[in-house]
Amino acid sequence: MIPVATHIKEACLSFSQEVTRDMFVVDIAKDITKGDLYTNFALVVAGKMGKNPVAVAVDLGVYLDAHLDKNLVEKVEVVGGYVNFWVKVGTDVSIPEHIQHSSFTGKKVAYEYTDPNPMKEFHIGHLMANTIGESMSRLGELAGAEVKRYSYQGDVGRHIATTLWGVRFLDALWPEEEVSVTEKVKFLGSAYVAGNTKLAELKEAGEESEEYLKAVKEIEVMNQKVYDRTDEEVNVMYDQGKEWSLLKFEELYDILGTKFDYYFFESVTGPIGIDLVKTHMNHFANGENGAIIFEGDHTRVFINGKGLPTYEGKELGLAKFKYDTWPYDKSFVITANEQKQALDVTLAAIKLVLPEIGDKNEYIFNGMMKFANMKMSSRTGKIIAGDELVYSMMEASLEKMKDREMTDDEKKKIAQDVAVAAIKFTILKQNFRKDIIFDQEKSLALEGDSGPYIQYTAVRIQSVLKKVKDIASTVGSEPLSKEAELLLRTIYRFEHTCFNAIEESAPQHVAQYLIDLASKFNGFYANNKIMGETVDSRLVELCEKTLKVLEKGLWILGIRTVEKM
RNA sequence: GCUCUUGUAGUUCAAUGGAUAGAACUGCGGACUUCUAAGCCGUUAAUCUAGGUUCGAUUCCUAGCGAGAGCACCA
Repeated sequence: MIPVATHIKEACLSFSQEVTRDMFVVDIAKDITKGDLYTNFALVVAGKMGKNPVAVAVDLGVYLDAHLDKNLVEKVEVVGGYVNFWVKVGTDVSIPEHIQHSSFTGKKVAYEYTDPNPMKEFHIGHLMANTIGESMSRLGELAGAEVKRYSYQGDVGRHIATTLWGVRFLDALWPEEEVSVTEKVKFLGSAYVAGNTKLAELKEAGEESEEYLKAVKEIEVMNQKVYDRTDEEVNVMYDQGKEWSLLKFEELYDILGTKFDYYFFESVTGPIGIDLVKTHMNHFANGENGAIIFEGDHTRVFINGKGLPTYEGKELGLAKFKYDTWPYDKSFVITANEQKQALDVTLAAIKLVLPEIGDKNEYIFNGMMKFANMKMSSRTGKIIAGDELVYSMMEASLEKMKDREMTDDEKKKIAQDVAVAAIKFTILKQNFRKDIIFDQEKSLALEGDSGPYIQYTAVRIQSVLKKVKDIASTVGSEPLSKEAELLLRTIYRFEHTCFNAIEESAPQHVAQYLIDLASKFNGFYANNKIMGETVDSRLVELCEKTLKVLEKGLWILGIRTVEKM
């Protein structure tokens, strides 16, 4: 429908020169019963020239009716100040493979997302970032960009030191090789919690107490050892722990459907960051205790008093390392908005130190995942792990499938994809820049506006298409039913919807569209008998096209379709 | 305290400088029993408050109130 919209836009511009291209829109009509496209051109012209909008709209309507290509636009209708258009549609509608967008088509675009830290739990915050980042990447691919995916992971720093230090407070012993990866990672998570708990206890007893100061010192020493690799025992624990964590992440990416092209580590970006800061001291200043700081909107430390790089310093190093690894036209980093203030300052520093790179970088901040009645903290262990959430959704899905005739393996595979769909869709159907309230009972529905609802619709269509194969087909001549017509017109909106999603970096447009499309199909399905003695080939085509759009739309969201459920 | 983000039905979410603010869940009612009922149909219900800009504001601006996040050597 984009070519049609462009055609209309040109025609509007030739009607009046008072208005420029970016002052009005030709977009999808919100109410499908009023048309496929609409323009507010008359309202804008009227406002500009002090004329009556309705009169202008009537004139515009007459003009467009005479000038628009009848092979594209079937009907022009004036309602109030709006002009609505009915596009010529047929069941032979083509679903475009790619959507042209000047910022993406043919460009090299990098997406960094997920960023879990080794030796810490992969929690639902990471799940959220992964979901958003994967979908953004796919929008880039849809727009014809060459896309690379990255995950950046904190394999050095205080959380690692606290974990390794915390091991001594656990009753459990360092895991043996034959233990499952999940168990090993669980062990590391509890060591982190134990370390933090112990430290908090000691602090409670007195911030100046000998015990507390000793503990702080021990963690510092551990941190230093991790950096300089001088302690063989620490090296072994560190290397094993890191490996286990990364294996566990890989298991999850498999379930979630993400495949990263590059992994970056803070142990690598840190030294680069230090080097960049030291060679660009004109942009930095000396702070208290020997720290090196950057004065942006507010002050941030890039190198701390002990000469170690902070988050900001490492991020600066990452900017260079990432670009050197794969020179891109545009780089997006998807991260939580609790980091906004720190990263805004960091980006300002990157633009000064690495101007040719900084201008290509953009941070996208997502809201927090919150619970109705629970505060999350990985320090205290009060979190929901990503895999646990998937498993609990799987159980709910399996319950629904208990009477289906399938093997247990089949059911399990499907339940997993359905669980991921439920979680991802909940995240992607809304504006991710805002916080998301995660109520496991309510928002992770398998019914209603949900991922599974859309998967289910696709399953129904596949089932129909399978049966229809054995039935003789005819070409109906009577007009399509009301429901079929609505479904067809909704299919036509897919391309334009995707364009809007790409333009605004907003996958929720696609998600909301899919709900609408699935709902239109289910309305059609409930009120029309598709097959009898014979089958109308137009309806078969309609089913095929609907399925294709559902599959493509779910793909954009990073959700798999299933054959049965 | 300062900075940033945010405020739409009972709940969880959409949308928009302009056409009757759109879903889902919950509640209540219903149909079919035909191709997967994780479905379909009906029904009640909302733009935090006060100003401003505008022909027109729920959307933009200001203030207030509520919620969340951040406030240099964690990330």
